[in-house]
Amino acid sequence: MTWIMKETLEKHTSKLEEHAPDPIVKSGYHHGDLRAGLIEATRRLVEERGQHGFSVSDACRLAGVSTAAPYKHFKDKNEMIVATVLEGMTRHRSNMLESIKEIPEGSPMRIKALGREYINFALKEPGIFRLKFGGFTDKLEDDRLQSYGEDTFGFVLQEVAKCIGETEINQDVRDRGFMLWSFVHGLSFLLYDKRLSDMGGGFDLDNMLSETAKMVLSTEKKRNL
Amino acid sequence: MTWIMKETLEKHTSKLEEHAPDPIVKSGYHHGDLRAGLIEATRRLVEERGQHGFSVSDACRLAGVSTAAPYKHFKDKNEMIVATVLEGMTRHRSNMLESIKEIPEGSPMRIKALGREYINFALKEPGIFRLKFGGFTDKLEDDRLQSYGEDTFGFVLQEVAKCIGETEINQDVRDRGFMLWSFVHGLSFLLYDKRLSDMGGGFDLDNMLSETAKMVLSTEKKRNL
DNA sequence: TCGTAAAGTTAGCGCCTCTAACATATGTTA
DNA sequence: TAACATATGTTAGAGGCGCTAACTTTACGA
Repeated sequence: MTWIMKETLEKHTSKLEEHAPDPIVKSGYHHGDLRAGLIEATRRLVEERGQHGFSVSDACRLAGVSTAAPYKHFKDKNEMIVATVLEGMTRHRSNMLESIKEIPEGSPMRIKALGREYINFALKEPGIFRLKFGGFTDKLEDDRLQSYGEDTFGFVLQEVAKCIGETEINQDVRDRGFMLWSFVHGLSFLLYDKRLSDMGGGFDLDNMLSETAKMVLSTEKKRNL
Repeated sequence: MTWIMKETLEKHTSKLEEHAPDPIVKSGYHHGDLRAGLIEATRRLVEERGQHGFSVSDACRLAGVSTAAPYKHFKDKNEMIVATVLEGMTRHRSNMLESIKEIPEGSPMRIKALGREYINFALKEPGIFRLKFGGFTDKLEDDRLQSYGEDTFGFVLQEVAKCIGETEINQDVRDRGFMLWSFVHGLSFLLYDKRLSDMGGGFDLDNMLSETAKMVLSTEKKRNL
């Protein structure tokens, strides 16, 4: 991170910087790492104003460069978003891996912890989460994003297999893994949309996750499930 | 429906109409029902090109009116989208109600059928579904949308209560309902994103839904769940 | 039938994405 | 170390979009 903060912005001053806590601007003619700077600016904007309160121009103002500068680093707006989402997914995955470090292998609590961390991210960084899964997906069919997601799911399947004592990823493992993923994925959207309100006072997310993990992982193998 | 199709469009001809199977254009100076025409145009565009392949201008071209016309009917673009989503949700709900007509009350198969229809809609009209749940939600906090969703969830909770022999909507009913909704909601996203591929050859959605409904509705009440 | 309101139109402002042409640093090689 | 090639900035501007203002056409009820 070689960007420095500039006290006075002669040309690029705007309403934006007044509210942005920590503008990422360049020092001289060159920026240092504009690519990373734009990704960070995009991330902030998406979180602060939602998926659509974002424009390339806004990101440029935040980064303190002209509106043509990004096109030296990204093909177009879409690629800028892909890069930002990819950065978020990288953190998302490493958070998940971190969260199970101390939980013994084969325990459903590992699955529970992974789900909990999945939801944590969705609630902490709803902008990025929705950018990945909710909206732009049609256009965002970037190979890197696709395979990144598949890798992560593959990891979860291995965890599921260990929990139910299977040595290979068979259909039963895939079904259970997909059920759990669907459940947690749906929760990630609905908890945010409903803002954790009208869930009733007795709502306990951690308990629900634990019970669901145990339930899905403990039922005997169904005929065709 | 009073719109007529025009064979020749002198002014508003564009690439758009070449591909649109069924343009909704006006006959004379007035349109007949431009509000409905724009909603229909928006719906088509969103389905054909995804959430973001849509603009007010595009909808105008499809409807055969000038780009200023919509503002006699909608405050802004957002209101146009809200109206389109609301129209979709109305159909969504009536599909769901229709799907359980012949299934006996109190049967988990009613819950299964509701879930199946929920997913059907998400797969048949992914544009509208994502418009409602995936992307614009921040902006779409329209009271009508909000309360419409809550009404539908309330209905599902009543069904859940009947299935587990409760007479009132208590926390246990809410938890089970929310679990089922989350599961089905997550499935709706993931099935579309993954295009039903790499689910494994033995994947059987209907069976998974049935088994999940039975599982969630049959487990005894948990201490704190 | 006639006047008013509803529902169209054109013109245009400001913002956005993205390109072309030009300017300035950086860093490798003679 | 000078000089050139390349990377990374800049300004100018085309074309599209959202939306408004001011004007025009049509429909309909007194």
